[in-house]
Amino acid sequence: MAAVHPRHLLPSARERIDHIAYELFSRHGVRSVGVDVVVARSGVAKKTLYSHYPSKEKLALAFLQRREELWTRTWLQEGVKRRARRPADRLLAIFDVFDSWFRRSDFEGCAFIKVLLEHDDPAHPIRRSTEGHIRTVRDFVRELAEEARLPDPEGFARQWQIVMIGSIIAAYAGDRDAARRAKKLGILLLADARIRSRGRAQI
Amino acid sequence: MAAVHPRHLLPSARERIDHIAYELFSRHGVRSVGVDVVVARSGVAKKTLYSHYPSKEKLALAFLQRREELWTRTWLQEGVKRRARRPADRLLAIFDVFDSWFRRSDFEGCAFIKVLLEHDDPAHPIRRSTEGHIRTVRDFVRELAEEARLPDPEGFARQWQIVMIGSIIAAYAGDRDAARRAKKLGILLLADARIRSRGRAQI
DNA sequence: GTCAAGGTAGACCGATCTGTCTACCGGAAG
DNA sequence: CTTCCGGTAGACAGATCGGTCTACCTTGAC
Repeated sequence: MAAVHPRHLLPSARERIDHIAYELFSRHGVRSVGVDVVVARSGVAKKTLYSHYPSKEKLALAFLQRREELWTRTWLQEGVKRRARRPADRLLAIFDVFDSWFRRSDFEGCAFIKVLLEHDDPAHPIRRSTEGHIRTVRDFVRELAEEARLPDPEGFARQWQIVMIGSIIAAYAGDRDAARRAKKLGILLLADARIRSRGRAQI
Repeated sequence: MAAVHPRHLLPSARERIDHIAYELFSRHGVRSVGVDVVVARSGVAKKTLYSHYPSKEKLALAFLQRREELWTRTWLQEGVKRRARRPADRLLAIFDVFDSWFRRSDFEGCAFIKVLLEHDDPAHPIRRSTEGHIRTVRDFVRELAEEARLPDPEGFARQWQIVMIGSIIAAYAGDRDAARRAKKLGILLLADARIRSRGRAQI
């Protein structure tokens, strides 16, 4: 059936590869998903995969790029901006977005962290890439902190990200309410930063 | 040479297996360490390993037990109790212990989290075991919270553990100062819990 | 009609994985 | 002296890994 349709009306082989690789790598990480599974599930010839990507490593790097586009930018950043307007409210809205994420029955955890922990060589390209994507998320937080005129936005963002990451792992380990707990931490952190900011402004 | 010594004066095969498995699984996780490597590094015959442990899975479960004994109990809990006496100070001392951990050149990250993220099936024995060991750490925090007479010790412990885990991952991703940042968060959390406690006591 | 591009199906390679098995060895206890 | 236990050395099986390759097919452009 499918083969009868004109090629341009169907998802191309590359699109199917990217889509299935995203599904599988997001859920299971990179290491435990073999190329054979990607090939079988995307209904593509093995040779086709290797004509688009020279190695599994490059496919994984492309996946991480896609994850940043779909998860970080489209889902997290846009979701946060849709939920609140003021920068400080947007910071807290991160945990509202997380809350709906953690309660999904198909909650899969954070692919960046998963892939980061899979690679213990700090020089490995995949590990370096995940660290870059984690930095991208932190940059988003730092920008919100700057817009909220908080002191030491970089330090604030690093603390905020500790809470974000901790809550994701806690949720993965079974704590459905991890986002609520994290939000409370965020409120404390935000209040403290504002006190410091006001204190400094008075000097 | 070694074979010439009486058997009882040398580390037994089992001890060598346990020791090397601990080294390798702690650093690299379970999945990416093959039994052949454990066999080779411990200088033991493959058959000997399988006479002590019926499968790699059982070896991994024994490793997690050992990790709880060496890391959680001996290193973390005793380290904390050595550094401070009052329960609230001991809570904060967790991050002092973490700080020296994160700054070690051979910092290996948290094996429990690593192994947890390696297994996405929630029913898998290894995953269930890691969740148990994570709960053990949280119980330790909860007991300190109870001793400090903080309200809602379980909720407090879960928030505290979010910070602990987040800082470990942040350190693993390259933030050497993650423990200092986490300790600041802990100070805020502790102060807030005390305010709530005092507020409730006045009612 | 021809031809190149891109795709399919699947055999195959060498390496590595967990786990089993045979054959042998050395020391301690009877 | 013999016997048994715990161990060594390493071949082997069957599965799976990433990656290559041949042979064939379909579509669109010319």
